[in-house]
Amino acid sequence: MLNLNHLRIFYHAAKNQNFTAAAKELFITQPAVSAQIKSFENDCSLTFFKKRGRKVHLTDEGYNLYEYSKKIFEYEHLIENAIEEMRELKCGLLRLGTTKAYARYFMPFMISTFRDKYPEIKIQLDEGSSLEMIHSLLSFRNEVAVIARAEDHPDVKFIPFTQEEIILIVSPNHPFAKRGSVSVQDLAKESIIMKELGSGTRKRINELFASCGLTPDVLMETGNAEFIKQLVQRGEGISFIVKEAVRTELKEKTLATAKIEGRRIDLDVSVAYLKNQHLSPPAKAFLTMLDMLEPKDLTLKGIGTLMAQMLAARKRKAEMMKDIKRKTK
Amino acid sequence: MLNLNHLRIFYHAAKNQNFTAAAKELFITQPAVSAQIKSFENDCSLTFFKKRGRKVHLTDEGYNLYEYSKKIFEYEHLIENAIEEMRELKCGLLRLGTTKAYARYFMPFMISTFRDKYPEIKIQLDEGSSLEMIHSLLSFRNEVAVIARAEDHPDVKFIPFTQEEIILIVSPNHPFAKRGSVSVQDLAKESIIMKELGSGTRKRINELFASCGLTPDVLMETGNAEFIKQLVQRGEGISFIVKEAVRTELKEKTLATAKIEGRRIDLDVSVAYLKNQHLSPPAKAFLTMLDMLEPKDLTLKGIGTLMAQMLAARKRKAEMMKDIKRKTK
DNA sequence: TATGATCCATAAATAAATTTTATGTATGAT
DNA sequence: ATCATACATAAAATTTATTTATGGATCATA
Repeated sequence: MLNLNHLRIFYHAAKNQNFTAAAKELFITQPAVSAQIKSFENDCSLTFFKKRGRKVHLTDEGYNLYEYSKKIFEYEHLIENAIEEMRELKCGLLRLGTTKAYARYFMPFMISTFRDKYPEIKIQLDEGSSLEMIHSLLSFRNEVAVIARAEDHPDVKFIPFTQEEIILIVSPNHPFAKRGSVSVQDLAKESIIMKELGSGTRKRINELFASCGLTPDVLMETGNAEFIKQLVQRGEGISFIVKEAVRTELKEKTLATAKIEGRRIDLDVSVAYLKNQHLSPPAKAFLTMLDMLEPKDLTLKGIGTLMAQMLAARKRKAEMMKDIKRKTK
Repeated sequence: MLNLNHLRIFYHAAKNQNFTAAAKELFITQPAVSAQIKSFENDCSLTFFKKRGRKVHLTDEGYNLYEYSKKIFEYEHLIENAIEEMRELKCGLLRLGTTKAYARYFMPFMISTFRDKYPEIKIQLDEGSSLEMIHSLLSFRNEVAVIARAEDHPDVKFIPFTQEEIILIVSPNHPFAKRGSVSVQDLAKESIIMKELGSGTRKRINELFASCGLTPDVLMETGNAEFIKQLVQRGEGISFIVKEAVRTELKEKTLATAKIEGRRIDLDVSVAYLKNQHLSPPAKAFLTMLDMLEPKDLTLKGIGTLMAQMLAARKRKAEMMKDIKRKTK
């Protein structure tokens, strides 16, 4: 049974070919190094260092052993990283950005699933428009964001998570409420209450009008979905919103909808994070839970664990989506 | 900087999922294990074991760490072996067998070259006929033998080292001494002093006669080369012997020789050792010096060292042979 | 449901190891 | 010759690891 403490001191001494330097690296004094090396050589019945002049140099045996010891301390470093990762996973912080509008109804489920597995990780939830959230990633305020894929950015990786339908909402008294469907031309004649700049919904709606060579008549714009709903209810204008966000209002008939001439507008809900940027273990864990992490980003996990996690994550994701649908209906 | 002592105790505890068993393996008491694990967990701010009933089991973190720690202690084992090897190389024993007859004149050189490189290794030199030396390998009395390849054995590996010429020797007064060459038929009419059974020389001479359908007229047999020389000198009979062994006698004309009708009889000098048997580091070193070790037998040497050694050995061998020729002439 | 065995935890005492302090010696540069 | 550098040594101090002794929980079993 090797004395790995001795080996560590030997390793530093061999690396530097200098006991004093080794002592500095190890935060001990030079006589401590001398003593430990001596004791180690004694235990092995071998000589690893020879003094020539006022310098020490490795013997053949010492060199041979040094080659071996290098690897063990490289490996030790891996273990230290693994421990650090586990610690962060136990008591780290997940800085998560979302859009209030539509993420709200499945965000709680995602978070509670995550907290279930990593009860010690604190979660910091940040809200804003899709564009704001992309900026929050770039400025390192958040590490991961669940947002609409509104605008691409070369440094941000978007991974599609699910799709949300955007529907037209009008006041129940509005003529459109009686019609099965309306044309884009019809819509262009109406006053529109638009989501704020940077919103994914707004982007899709602008594209809708543009595809017909039209521009929407924007009455006002806001980021507050509640405000939009209220204005539409009062007949101040029409708007477009994620279907899930107005499920109750439609059921209770406080808002009405109409199809847009056979078109279906979908919003891609994506998980976004910075490309080529180190992800904290909590962020990795979150993405792994969603099965959205590239394998190359998982280097420090044990391979066995990783495979199991990937398979489990795939299952979890499917179940999660089912659960969300069930719980929100 | 990880406490590898803690890690070792953790490793044994994890392997056994039992602190008491770990303590036994480590030759310490159970409270020592408990205390060290506790201190380790504290240092890492993680929990590696949980108690369930009266048993302990690994947490996820503990399992993860265990997977890592396995490798480090596997590797430690390699280092221990390397140290053991180096130690044996420093103070081991080389048990070497030889044939007195012809090996004598280059054996001293081989040994002094070896002692030069491994001054601490004791050398035990054993002498006997080729066959006796093969038996000495099989009975583990010797590890390596420098002998004539007289008889093969399935468990013994022979590696040709050099060749020695066997010549006819006769008394200077013998009629053959005046003739340039003699036929095998001529030889068959003479009384022959034969080397003992198991000798490589004897084997080649028997083959020589057999190839002509003849049998030698053996006056007597002995393993003692000096005795053979004296008997031949006195004209009691003729004999065959390795040329190098009678160099002086031929020069001083106390013995004469004659060619055997255009034939040249060579004896293969080989280095022999047991196949599929672990070789001690001194034996390996000896064979490496002669560049005669199969690469697969060198597993524990560092690769860099090995390559250098192989190249150096090749050079050394060539020089050694040159040197031997020079010194014995 | 007592009983004993097994297994881990804790605490105080002890032992072992590592490290420091203080100092010495040799070497090489100026 | 002198000084700075670098390792060695010895004794003392400190830190770390281990043991001894004991307690508590669990589980099988009689």
